[in-house]
This record gives sequence, C-alpha cells and structure tokens, in this order.
Amino acid sequence: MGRPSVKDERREQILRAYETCVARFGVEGASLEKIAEEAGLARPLIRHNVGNRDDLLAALVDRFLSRSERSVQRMIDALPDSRATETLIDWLFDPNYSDAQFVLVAEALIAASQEDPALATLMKRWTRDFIASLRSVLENEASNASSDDLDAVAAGVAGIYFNTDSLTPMGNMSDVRHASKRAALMLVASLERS
Amino acid sequence: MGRPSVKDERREQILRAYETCVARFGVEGASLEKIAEEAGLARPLIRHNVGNRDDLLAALVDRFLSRSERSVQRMIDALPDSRATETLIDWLFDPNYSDAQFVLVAEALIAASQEDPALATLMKRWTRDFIASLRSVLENEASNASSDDLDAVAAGVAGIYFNTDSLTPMGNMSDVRHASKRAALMLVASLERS
DNA sequence: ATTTTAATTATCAAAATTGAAAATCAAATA
DNA sequence: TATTTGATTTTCAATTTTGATAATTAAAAT
Repeated sequence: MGRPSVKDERREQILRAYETCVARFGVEGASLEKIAEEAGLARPLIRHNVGNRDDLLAALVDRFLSRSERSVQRMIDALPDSRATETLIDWLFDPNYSDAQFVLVAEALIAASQEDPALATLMKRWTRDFIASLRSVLENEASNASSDDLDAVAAGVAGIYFNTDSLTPMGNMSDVRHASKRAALMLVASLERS
Repeated sequence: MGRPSVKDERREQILRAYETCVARFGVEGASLEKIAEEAGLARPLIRHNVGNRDDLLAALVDRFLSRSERSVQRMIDALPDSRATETLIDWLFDPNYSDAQFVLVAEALIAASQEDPALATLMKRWTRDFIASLRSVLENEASNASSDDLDAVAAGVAGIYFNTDSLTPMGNMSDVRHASKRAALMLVASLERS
C-alpha cells in the first residue's frame, strides 16, 4: 500500500543525465545543478534517489561497466558468420549505429583515473577486455595470424575507433571518420596477408 | 626605471600550470584555485598576469596551437632521410620522447569544443593539420601509394597515437602501448604493398 | 475518508569559486 | 634617499555548488 515507488526509473533517468554531463563536461565538470537540469528534475531528487557526488560516480561506473559488457557481447553475438570483421568495423564506424557518448564517457572515466586509483584499476581492465573482445573476432577469421599481430591489430582498431568517436564534440568530421574506417580495414587486411 | 616586470615569466608559469590542470581535470574542472596551487602562486596573481577564466582559456588555446605547430615542425625536420616513417613512429610511441600531456590537453580542448563553436573551428583545423603533417612524411617514402590510402594511414596512425597517450592517466599500460605501436607500423607497411 | 507510503518541494547553512579593488611591499633609477 | 613602477598580499562581495533536513503533496490501500 501507499504511493508506488518510482525510484528505479528516477535512478535511471538521473544516471542517464549524469552520463550525458560527464561526456560533455568531464567527471569534475559535471555539477549536480547541470545533472538536474539535464534530467529535468529538481536537484534534491538526485540526492533522494541516488545520493551524493561520490555515490553518483560509483553508480555511474557500475552502470557503465555492466552496460558496456552487455552491449559489446550483444554486438559480437549479432555478427554474421562470414565477413564478421568487416561487419564489426562497419558498425563501429557508423555514426548511426555506434554510440559516441559511450566512448566519451569511457575517456572521461579514464581521465579521472589519475585521481582515483580504484577507478584506474577498473578502467584498465575495461580497456583490456574491450581490446580482447575485438581480438576474439579477428582470431576467428585470421586463425593463421601470429598472436602478436592479433594483439596489435586489435589494439590498433580499438584506438582508431576510440579516437574517431572522441572527435565528435567538434562536430562534423566525416572526412576523418571515413579515413579512419579505411585505416581500420587496412589493418585488418594486413592480418590476412601474414 | 622602477621595479622590473616579470609578467612574461609569470604568464608562462601560470599557463604551464593551467595546462597541467586542464590535462588532469578538463577545461571545466580546472579551477583558479587548483591552477594557483599547481603554479605555486597566490590566486590573485593569475588575474594580475593573465586575466579571468575566459582570458585564461584564450591564452591557453593560443599557446597550445603555436607550440604544437612549432614542435611538430621541429620533429619532422629532425627526421632522418632514410626510414623517416619508422623513426617518426618510434618517437610518437616512446613515452620518454612523446609528451602525453600535449595529447591530453588536445583531448580536453576537443571535448570543450562542444560548448564553444569558435574553439571547435580551431581544433578541427588543428586535427586536420596534424594528420596532414603525418601524411606528408608518409608520402615521401610511399610515393606510389594512392591518395586515399595515404589519408587513411595518416588518420589511422594519428588516431592510434592519440588514443595511446590518452590512456596514460590510468598508469602503466605498456602492453597496450607496445601493441599500438606495432599496429601503427603494420599500417605503414601496408602502404608499401599497395 | 482515513491512513500510509513515498515523491516532491522548500528552505537553510556551509563551503568553494570567482571577480575585483585596495593596500602593501620590493626593486629599480635619478 | 626619494620616487617610481610594478609585484604581491589583503580583503571584500557576489555567485555557485553542495549537503542536509523539514514541510508538503500525491497516490495507493483499507
């Protein structure tokens, strides 16, 4: 009985807004005021539903890591059996498919890692896991490639991808995006020749 | 006559500290207090020597662009005649030679571009110029490569390089750095085979 | 309709940040 | 040494940000 709780939805709403603010202003620049405005809620509701600044960051990191894991896994599972690598790169470099905010949040959390050793540990693992996920796709289609080459191409594609999405705050850079995608494909192609 | 002015040195001192803070906390997170502490000066001296927040950012951008142009030019001029590309990549991925803070400042300014169209214009040009500089080195040693391939490899190497240095706040990631450098070399090598 | 549960709003104090000006101190020269 | 120029420190008010609690309102069940 009593008024039904909407805490779960509010929490999501707030964390989504927080994510947007972190992507735009960085971890240190995302003030509670901005988050509240972005969420369309009064500031005290942030405290009521999630907590103070530290609680907020902890919740964001938790959400980021779990969502990332799920979405990467889902993407890999959705890849076709043939031409999986090319399809993966198509998706990573398609601005309509890939979520730039995801990468911007990752970069903000990586930047904040300098002040937060515990966060650094988590983000190191996240980075290596992401690269390892790409590597597993590459390995399926270039099983004759050396382990070092697989490591290199996976790190290279990840780097080009991160960098490409990190340019989005400047606005349209479709020429660089296009060249970057082509570079990723060249990297992958060089695997098949090894 | 009168007491000699130290404004130029103070200005440099302050902008250097500001740069460090921007690299660590982002444009929005670099407060005057933090800058003053980093510079080892009283806060009013920032205002006295450089100005308010906006003046500070304008001065930083100006300094960043001019220093970047000079240092990239100097690096390219210092390249040997033979194996210029390999040497360039050696330098870009050598943590003792390459300055990670330079890349972190660039990323922070790119992130801040979303709120500042004028800054976006400058940083777009800067990004394209940097890629074009890499391209000019590549072109010298792979003159038979197609223009599109040169664009792609230049953008790819730049992206891998930016991304690698942007990971430094997490601490030691030498495995990823090593793999990234190898990827950059593979990209370049694929040019020669085209 | 009353009760109960929880969302929402109002309000306050403390701390941090910024902008700005006045006052003071230091190092040159005449 | 007196003067002048400018660095440095002191101080103040205004604004923003944060943390926290009390008061109010809304929506369900009995």
